[in-house]
Amino acid sequence: MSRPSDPNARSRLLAAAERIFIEHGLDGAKVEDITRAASLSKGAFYLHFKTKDDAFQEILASALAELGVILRELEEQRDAWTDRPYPVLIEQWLDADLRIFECLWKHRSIMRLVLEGGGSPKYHHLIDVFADGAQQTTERLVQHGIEQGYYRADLDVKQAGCFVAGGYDRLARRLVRERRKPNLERWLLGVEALCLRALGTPELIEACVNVHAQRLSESARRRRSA
Amino acid sequence: MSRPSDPNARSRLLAAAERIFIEHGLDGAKVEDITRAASLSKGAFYLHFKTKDDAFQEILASALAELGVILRELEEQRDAWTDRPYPVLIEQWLDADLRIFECLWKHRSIMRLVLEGGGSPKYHHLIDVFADGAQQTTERLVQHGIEQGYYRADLDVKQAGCFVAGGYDRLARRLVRERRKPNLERWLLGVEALCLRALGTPELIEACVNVHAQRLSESARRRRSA
Amino acid sequence: MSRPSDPNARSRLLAAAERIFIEHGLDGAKVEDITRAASLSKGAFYLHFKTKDDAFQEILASALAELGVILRELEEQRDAWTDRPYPVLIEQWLDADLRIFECLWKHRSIMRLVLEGGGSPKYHHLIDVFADGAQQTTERLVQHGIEQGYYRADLDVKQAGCFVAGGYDRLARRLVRERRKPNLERWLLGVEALCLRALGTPELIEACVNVHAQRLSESARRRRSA
Amino acid sequence: MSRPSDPNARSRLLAAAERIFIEHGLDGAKVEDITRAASLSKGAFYLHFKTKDDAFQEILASALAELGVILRELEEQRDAWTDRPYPVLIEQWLDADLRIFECLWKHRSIMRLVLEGGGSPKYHHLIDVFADGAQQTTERLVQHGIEQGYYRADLDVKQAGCFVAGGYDRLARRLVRERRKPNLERWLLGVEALCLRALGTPELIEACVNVHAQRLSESARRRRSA
DNA sequence: TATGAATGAGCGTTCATTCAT
DNA sequence: CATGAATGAACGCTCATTCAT
Repeated sequence: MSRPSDPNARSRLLAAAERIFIEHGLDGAKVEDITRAASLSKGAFYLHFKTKDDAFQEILASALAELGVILRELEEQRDAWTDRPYPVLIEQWLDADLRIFECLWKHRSIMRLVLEGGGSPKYHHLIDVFADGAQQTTERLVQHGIEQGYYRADLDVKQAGCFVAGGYDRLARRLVRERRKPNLERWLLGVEALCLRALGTPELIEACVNVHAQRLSESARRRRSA
Repeated sequence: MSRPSDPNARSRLLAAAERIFIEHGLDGAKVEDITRAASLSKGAFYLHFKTKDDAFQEILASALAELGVILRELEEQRDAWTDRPYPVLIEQWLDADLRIFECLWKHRSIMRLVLEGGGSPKYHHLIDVFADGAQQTTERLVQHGIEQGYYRADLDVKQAGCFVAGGYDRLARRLVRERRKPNLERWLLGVEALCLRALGTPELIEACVNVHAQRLSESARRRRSA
Repeated sequence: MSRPSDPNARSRLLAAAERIFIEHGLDGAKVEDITRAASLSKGAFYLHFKTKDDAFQEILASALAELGVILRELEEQRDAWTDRPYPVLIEQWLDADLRIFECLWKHRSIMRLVLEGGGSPKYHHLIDVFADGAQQTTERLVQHGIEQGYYRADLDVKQAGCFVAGGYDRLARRLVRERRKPNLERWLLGVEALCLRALGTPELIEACVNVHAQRLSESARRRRSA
Repeated sequence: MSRPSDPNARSRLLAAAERIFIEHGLDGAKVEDITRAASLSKGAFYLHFKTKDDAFQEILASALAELGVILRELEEQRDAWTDRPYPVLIEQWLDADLRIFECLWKHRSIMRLVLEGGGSPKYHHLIDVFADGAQQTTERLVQHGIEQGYYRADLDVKQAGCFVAGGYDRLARRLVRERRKPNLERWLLGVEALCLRALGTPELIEACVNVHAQRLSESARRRRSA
């Protein structure tokens, strides 16, 4: 039986593919599972994608593209950060993290798939690319913080970078498995606090404590009124 | 006497299997690839393992068993830790971490496979089991530290636990990908220092700085003389 | 519309499967042989049957189902047989046998496979089930005949049942191997005559002789005019 | 470990093979099963038999050879039967049947295997050979009986032969499945009686009744004293 | 003779991809 | 665009047979 031409066929297939990929991994997902989930025929799949792998890459790309845009924007903003007072810095840092983690939450399913290797070894290198990128960015930030005097001067940049990146990495891996959206702001405030304590000068730590206390109470007020 | 079994056949197969599994994942690895890499026939594989999965589990088990032993031993020692002076505590903590990470290094290839999900979705749960275990252990330690007064009293146990576990998790994921063995002691001293700064009371932090300085110089001396 | 399924694909496969099963037995038959004989690809086989065994069972079931229907109908009719005059009884008996043996002829190839154990030991029990059923039915008929007075009173029911069932069993095994359809009526008249002589009272034997003579001449006339 | 040279190795293998063949059929029997059952190595099997099939044929041959000898002897005796009085004929007939069925009992396991097709389709033809042989022998006997006047003159030789052979065939198939040796004499007396009634002249039937009665009572006496 | 590790052809089954409609 | 029957390469696993000792 032929179905009425559906202009959403392609997106229906993508949505279904994502679901099935997440459930069974790239290799474990059968094209027929995907098309059945999209209420389309197997043939339709090949009208829209060259191969199964092709569909996977497309799904992946859409998530990575959005994340890439955010990261690039943040990178540009950073150049303008110099000499801001601590509280502003801390706020901006937090906002940046929030944007990234919101994006992760939005694409949590594929991100999880990639993070947990479900995309078959073919896509393992992606984790490296991301992890390395995160680590380098972090190291640059740490370096910058030391130069600006708000991070301790005795830090080993590489180690500190790894440690901080690790904290966020862990958070990302946790987020990606949550069923309901957690209070991202609270999560990030927590990590930030610990990072700052680990790396920061006493002045920064003090500033941090104040900003966080304020932010937390605001956040609580927002939640109450909502 | 029968044709003497190649006494290395089994271990050659295990080594080859590990290599191929890592390269292609559990599902992607073809039995024939494994046997070819071990210079044996397909049939020989089934002389030693019931199924492909069986071989994978065996490889996994040998790593997990060793790790399990270490973790259990450490757990038992911990009961005797109460009331030790800070420097001793810090040393013991470091030694424990060293044992664990030495074990991870020894089994890095298979650990990497598991950590990166290459064992097909069937083995995803193992990561959870380990991650949850690590997190809980960490939380217990944090709780204990707070009670004993060497961790700050205002810590959120869950968040701190997650953060610390994340730092080590990241370290493990990095270790597992290194080609040459890094200076584990230095790595761990670094993470420990950052963790203690993030969580510890000023007294603990001070003790930590001293112990670490001493340890690092000893380590450096050992390396020079070697 | 999809590529229209070859409407004969399934039946072509069934026919080919039957042929190959008969030639090589269930275990010896290769799926590829079957599909080649049906001018289809190996994959096509699995579009229609879950497994090779499944196909075998389907072939078997279609034959057994038809036979089962006939046997059940006959069983029901038998209740109405009491007190009929001998000639009628003999005619009805013959008609029943004819229906059964026509069915056997129709499904001779698969019946032969089962009778000769070609369905691998897994299906041996089927022969028992049928043989036991036939034997019991026969014994019940013998018992009934003794009670009604048309079988000799000195018969050992079990032995006589076994003997008669054996006669028919042999006939069935022979039929199943014939290349051209034999004159079933003549065959069955023959067995019936011998059975009745072996078991019957003089009166029954006499009635039998008359009925058979008449039946044979009718049958001959039909054949001449055809 | 090498075993002490065992002069019975070959026969132990044959015995084990027979057991395993019977249990699983020719195709289903694994060489390793056989050698394990014989407490020998797989290699040993191939010292004594060229192939698995070879072993099967040997087992089969030993049974068929013995049966063949008996059948040939009986055939020779038959030439001397002419003109014997009925009671002697009947006795001799019975004795011949007894020898054959004793032999069947002795080799019941392989006979069963062959009869039920467990020897894979490759050996189906053997059943034909036997069945045809039995049928022909029977037909010759029927013909002879008609000529000598102790079988009814109106018999269709072919049909009667088939019927009688069928009766014995059924008996053989039953025997071959018994777990404990039945009273063969009684079984055969039963079939003989029915056959004679089906085929014989009134005089023969009468003679038969007497002989059988006597034989049964003798048999009973023997059993009591044993 | 005896052993049992090693071999490798072979088969059932799966599933990505193609194609006739 | 859409369909789903058809294709066939691929792979896991089995087991008869060989062979080095």
